[in-house]
Amino acid sequence: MNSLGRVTLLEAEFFNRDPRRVARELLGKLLVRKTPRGILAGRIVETEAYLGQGDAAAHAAAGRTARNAVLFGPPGRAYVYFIYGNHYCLNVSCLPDGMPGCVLFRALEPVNGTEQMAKARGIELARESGLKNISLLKKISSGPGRLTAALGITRERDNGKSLASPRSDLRIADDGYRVRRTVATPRIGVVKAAEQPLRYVIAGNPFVSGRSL
DNA sequence: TACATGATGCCCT
DNA sequence: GGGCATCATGTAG
Repeated sequence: MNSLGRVTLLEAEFFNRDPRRVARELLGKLLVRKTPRGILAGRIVETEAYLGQGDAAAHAAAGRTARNAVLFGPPGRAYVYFIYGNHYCLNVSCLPDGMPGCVLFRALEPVNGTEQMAKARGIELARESGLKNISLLKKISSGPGRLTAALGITRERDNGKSLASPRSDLRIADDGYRVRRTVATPRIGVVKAAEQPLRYVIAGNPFVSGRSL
């Protein structure tokens, strides 16, 4: 995986656990997308856990349907859905085959291919100062709909794809980055089961959606 | 076949 | 801070 230095790619077993644990441990890892034009990567700074039965806010709560079938399959698969007529959201399935549960990717800090991601979002980075303008960089991938647009993720292309396969163009990498402290808060945009603190962010990171914590 | 709704983001005040 | 675009999906009828 050139230009990212020495990294370890996560395998399916990493995702074969409770979504709450996976969500917290994904913080600080890299979401990596291979494209014909280069490698795009962002550091995961915000996630949310969605459980199975008993989690009224989860897509899996009402049981298996054609849309959410990936959630009931093996761990480490991309679950991509379309929302509000405009946006895609990316999740990764957790737990063994047959047990639903997933983690929603909510925000990335651009790490590699920043210009290409900005372009995919319709954002112009000034030639000199663009890569230092935090408020502008934050618009690239801080939000679940934003990061999928930045990485070119769609349901048609990516739903059901393994994030843990050597052939996949969408992977999670560990580059050794150490997260100092994480914070758990209620999930965003959900009305049911909103009281549980299942949203995880890297404390103090400016690239989380909303204000930094 | 119809309809309500949503794990959002953007633009306007 | 609030309104709204825009459509796939699930459920009711």
